[in-house]
Amino acid sequence: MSKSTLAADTGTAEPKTLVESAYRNLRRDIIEGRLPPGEKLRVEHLKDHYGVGAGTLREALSLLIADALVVSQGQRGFRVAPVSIEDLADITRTRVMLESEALRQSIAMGDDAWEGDLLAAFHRLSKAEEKRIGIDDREEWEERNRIFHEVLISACPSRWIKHFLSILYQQAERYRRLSLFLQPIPRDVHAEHEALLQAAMERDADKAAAILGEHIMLTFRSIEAIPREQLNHPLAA
Amino acid sequence: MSKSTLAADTGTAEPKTLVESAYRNLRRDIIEGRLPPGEKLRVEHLKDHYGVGAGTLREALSLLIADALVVSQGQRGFRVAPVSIEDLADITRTRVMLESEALRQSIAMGDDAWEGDLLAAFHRLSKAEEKRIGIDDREEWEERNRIFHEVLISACPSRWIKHFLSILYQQAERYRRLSLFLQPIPRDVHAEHEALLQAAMERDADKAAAILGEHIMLTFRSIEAIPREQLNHPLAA
DNA sequence: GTTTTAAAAAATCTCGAGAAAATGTATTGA
DNA sequence: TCAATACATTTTCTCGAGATTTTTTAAAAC
Repeated sequence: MSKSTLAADTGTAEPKTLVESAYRNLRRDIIEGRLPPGEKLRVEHLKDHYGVGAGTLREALSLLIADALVVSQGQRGFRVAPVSIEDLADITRTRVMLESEALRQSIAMGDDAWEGDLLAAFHRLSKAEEKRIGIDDREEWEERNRIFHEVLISACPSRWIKHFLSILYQQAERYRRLSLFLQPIPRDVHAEHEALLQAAMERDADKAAAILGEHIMLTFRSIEAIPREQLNHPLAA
Repeated sequence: MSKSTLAADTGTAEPKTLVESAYRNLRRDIIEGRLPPGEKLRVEHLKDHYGVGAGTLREALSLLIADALVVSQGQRGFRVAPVSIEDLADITRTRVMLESEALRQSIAMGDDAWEGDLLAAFHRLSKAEEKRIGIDDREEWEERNRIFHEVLISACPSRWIKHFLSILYQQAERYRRLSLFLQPIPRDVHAEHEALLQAAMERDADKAAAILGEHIMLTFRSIEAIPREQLNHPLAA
């Protein structure tokens, strides 16, 4: 299981520096909605909360611009990136295009080790689904879901496609979290994942890509159906 | 002509802050090869050259990570992103996929104003091609070439596709510059651009996408043909 | 001659304080 | 009452100096 998509990815390595630590904490708080969309990010206030200096926090915020989770404008400081249904639709469509292509290439290139990784990731995800009741297990499920999707396309040789997809996945996860405060998941995600696994193992690229595309689109529709007010409706350009 | 692809894009606006100014100068020096691939970027040394403080320069370098022009590793500072033929091949393939799709959507959605912008951009590019002899005009041509490609896909409604393409274009430009120190352009770029314009104006999406794909691939092959030593061969993972 | 160990040098990373800019508030005038 | 101006507060932006970590250099041991 490869650890990173593109050079200097601060993906899963241990935080060796305070900048990286602040970067991760900020990213988590934005994705999980504790820092709502559009919120002003005052350095003087945040540096105390995250226990770092002003310069260090500014650097962490600069890093988050790469993930499009933070925006900055001239001399007016930083803000949490705004959200909108239009943006989510764009993210979804772009993700369907890239992830379908990546899956096709992955199915074409994947070897036995890939099949093994895929089975293992699916198994771990299933186990997390079985005993998922409380909110405590949600983090675990989110992580394993992410890894399952990552392993699916891991045999795709294009680092750039995987890099872009990791950004889009992160964005989509933020929308999912923002809506999931009250909304339970109605659809049978497990069945979709299982069908996806089966198609991938059978090396049926067309079938797998179709299922994956539908899988991503369904996630979009379940969020789209939620009234806009529930999305912590910030501004939306 | 829209000015930016995604929020907080430091694209063409005036540099209002020292961080932004340093960011631009650094980006230019990396793309144009003055800071060669793999080069160590020592903050203490660079802060004098760019006339800013250490913290400011660090922030500018953090911004450049978003463009994948700079990489950082833990406690070992910053480096100019390495180059390799494999990476360029990846960039090219990904760009062909995204830019073809963007062009199709742009042709489908573009209105009269878009056609006008396209004609204007082509005209400015042609004028720059006519009297392109010295190296001084190269900058002008590069800029107008970038704008032509940008206008081509400007009617594509997906901000994310355009955002990713702007990153990939920047990457491709760096490779082009690195190889163009000695290599002149043998192929008839003007004719390709003209065919592209015509197909776009005729709203022939298939034809336009095919020409564009071939156009991008040809650029890759002309660089690929260059011996690796000429690419300032740094390390290449 | 090679490897290991240890000190010295360099570079990164971090912080707090000062200058520039933007935002908010109150006062003045019509 | 409303608009415009001037002042005060807040916040961003910037810099230089100090603490860790990495890298280099040199000596010592095998």
